[in-house]
Amino acid sequence: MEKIAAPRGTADLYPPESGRWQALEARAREIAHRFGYGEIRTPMFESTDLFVRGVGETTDIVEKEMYTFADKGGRSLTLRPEWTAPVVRAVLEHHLLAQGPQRFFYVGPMFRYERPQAGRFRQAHQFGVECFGFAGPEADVEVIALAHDLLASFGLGVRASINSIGDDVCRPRYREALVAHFAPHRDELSLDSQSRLDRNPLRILDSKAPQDRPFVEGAPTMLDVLCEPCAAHFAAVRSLLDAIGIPYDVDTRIVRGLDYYTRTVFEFISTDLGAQATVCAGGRYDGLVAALGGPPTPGVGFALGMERFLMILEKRGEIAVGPRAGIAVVALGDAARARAVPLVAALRRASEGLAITIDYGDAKIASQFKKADRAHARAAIIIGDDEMRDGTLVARDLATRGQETVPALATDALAAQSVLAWYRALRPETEVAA
RNA sequence: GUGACUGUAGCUCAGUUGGUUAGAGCGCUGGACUGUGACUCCGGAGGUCGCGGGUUCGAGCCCCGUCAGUCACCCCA
Repeated sequence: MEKIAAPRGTADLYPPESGRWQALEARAREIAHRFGYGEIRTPMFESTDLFVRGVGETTDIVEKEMYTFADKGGRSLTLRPEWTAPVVRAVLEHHLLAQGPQRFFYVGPMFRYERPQAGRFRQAHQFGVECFGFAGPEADVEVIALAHDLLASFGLGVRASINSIGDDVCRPRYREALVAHFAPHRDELSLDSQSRLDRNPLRILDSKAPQDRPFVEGAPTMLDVLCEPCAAHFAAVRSLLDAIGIPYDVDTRIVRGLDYYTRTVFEFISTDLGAQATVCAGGRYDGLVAALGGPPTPGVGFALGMERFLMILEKRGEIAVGPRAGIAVVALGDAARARAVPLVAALRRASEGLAITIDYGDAKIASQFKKADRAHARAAIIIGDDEMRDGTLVARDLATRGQETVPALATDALAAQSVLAWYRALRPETEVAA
């Protein structure tokens, strides 16, 4: 029979890797909470039209990367390829803006039909935030600070790269200026950039083709032609970032692939990720809510690529292993196993968060200790023939290798209490686990 | 979507110009140590060589296709 494998560009997640995901998600939620952002959950699929209108009809995402299908009712649906448009849709559908500015965060999968590569998948996971209703630079700085704090909380020294791509007033002017700059050299540009010249001249700025470089370097920057309000906004963003001590660089080559961005755009980049250098990206999208049929409402947000972020942590060796914790019950023989089951149950009920594990196999004691050791258990409770005969338990500290015999009390609940009392009296592990 | 590289045991990898029973380390398992997780020593299990065709007396090695991963481009988180 032919083996069935996970679809291309997807991955299964299991321990210990899934534990790292949980840690990242927990941290992200905690920091979002600290900033006053509440979780929003939206469907994994939406009307195709939402993304066509929200992301932009001529973007690569919409043109060639969406998982679009018809359901049995003939509706055209699409697995979400990004998360801002769905959040806006939900916010509008439930009239949440009627109550004033709103802040949301989200965590979960998104889908793009791309050619997989390290740090690039067909199902990827993002954590992100969206802040609606504040037009001023404070909101831009808030979301940048949130992203910064999340990255920094994992011990990474991070700098934001920021830029402004203007608004409806000045971006068309910039576009014209770029076309005027590049058009005379059209034949000298890379093929990709020649087509970008017609479709999206801004993209030429981040071209990696060597033949484009001299022209890119001489190109006018968006900052040169920003209209007065946009220039003031960008200056204010910079001074507020300075004020709260968020390190950043201005990078005039940052543009965004999604049509809805206006004014501030930013990225956090890592050199650990090869070509997929962007771990976190976002910006302001003042026109999107109105474009999706809502009242004119400013917005700003970012998305962080969770796979990419975890890749960085792994490469940097930043993934911490916690101290030993939990109790492994080692039962030797059928009778001891039968005896151990109610004891384990009592321990689990009384342990308040401690992991209580037991191996139901016939593995010999050495093997069970080895497994408990690898699982980073702190202690082991041994029940074998001797203990069954004497009505005792052996409690062993796996960190110090010391052990003592304790009486097994009349009931399992009492025995559990005495074992847990012994456990809590253990001295904290001093050595740092590798 | 374009170009390139890789795919051998659970994991990391060897495998000579195509040649007979495909190896190592780690892990697993049994024993030396009648119930104690380091170390050492001895034994054992585990592989349709990604999959499908082809060439050949003979293919893990060569050819074609396919699937998957990786690298760059494209794009993006």
